[in-house]
Amino acid sequence: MFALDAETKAAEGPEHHRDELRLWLRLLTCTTMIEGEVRRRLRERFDVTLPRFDLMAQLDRAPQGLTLSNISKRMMVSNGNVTGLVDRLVETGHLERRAAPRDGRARLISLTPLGRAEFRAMAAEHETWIAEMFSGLGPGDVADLLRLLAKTKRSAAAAS
Amino acid sequence: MFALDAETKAAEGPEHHRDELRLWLRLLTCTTMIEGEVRRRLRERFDVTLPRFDLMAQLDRAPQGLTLSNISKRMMVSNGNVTGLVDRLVETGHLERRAAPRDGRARLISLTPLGRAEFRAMAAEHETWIAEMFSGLGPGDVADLLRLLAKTKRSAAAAS
DNA sequence: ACAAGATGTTTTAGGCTTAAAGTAATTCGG
DNA sequence: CCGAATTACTTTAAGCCTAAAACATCTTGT
Repeated sequence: MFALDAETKAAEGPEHHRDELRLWLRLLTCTTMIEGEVRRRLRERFDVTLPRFDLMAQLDRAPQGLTLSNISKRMMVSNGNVTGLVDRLVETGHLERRAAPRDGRARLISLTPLGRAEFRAMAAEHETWIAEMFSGLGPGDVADLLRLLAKTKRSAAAAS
Repeated sequence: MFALDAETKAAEGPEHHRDELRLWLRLLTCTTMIEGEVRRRLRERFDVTLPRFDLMAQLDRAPQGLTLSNISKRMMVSNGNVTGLVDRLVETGHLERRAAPRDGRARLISLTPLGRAEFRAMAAEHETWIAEMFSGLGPGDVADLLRLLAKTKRSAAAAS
């Protein structure tokens, strides 16, 4: 084992991390492919963008509403980005802004009844799309990936 | 096995695919975290954006140059997007456009010596960042993920 | 040769995204 | 109580991104 590692390192030179780089590119390819297909179907079936869908998904899980900061943390995007998304979804009647109870700076964003109804319909179909795209994996594969990606997430978080 | 599956389905209701959805969200989280950190470091260390880095990476592997269509296929982004990226990198002296040998429609894009030198310096550091972010995984984990993500890629491609 | 279709690139309009700067409200130390 | 720091949100400037349409060139069938 030791000899093999030494040999491998010698053959590839020092400081090479090819496998991790390949892994990163493969991870990125998978995500880009699936995300692109989801984006395409959301537009085609519901004439909605993926960021709007993602925002509504966050709000659907929080019936009492969320502040903008909270949303931007959960979505891992900038504050200004969320401001614009909310603007457009308020404009279309899917979201509403109201004052936060005891903080004059904050505003609570929540789904309107229209927004909730439309989101639920989209989410049901979305879930079948995802299942379809992962249908080539067995239950064991899914479990393995869930575990390995949890580990990856911790590893990446430690480096940030 | 059969009884357990039937029970599980009955408990969750028909047509539910929770694990696949969780897997997709976890995949997306990992990618977003790593991508965000790479983006931040590229800006901080080299004052370059991730799309520009990705474009230069494609061209570094193809010394003879690539057409725009070819680039957009490899990067999985739209044609118009690549036009704009190339415009900006030609402007800064990193890329050059020249006529394709036997096709008057196509143009070959390639790195200038400046572009190549700058890319190589960035790429070396980039590779260590990636290795760092995946350092919480063992060699076996990396191999498992490479295999499972290859399977995921095939599965997603089949659904598109 | 020529029309029809395919392919390669650019343009356009609109939306997404970020970093950084700006505005407003709260909290906290003294 | 009050000024300083913090927190919440918005605005701005620049760039990224897509779909669709427009243009240009090549290929193919006849």
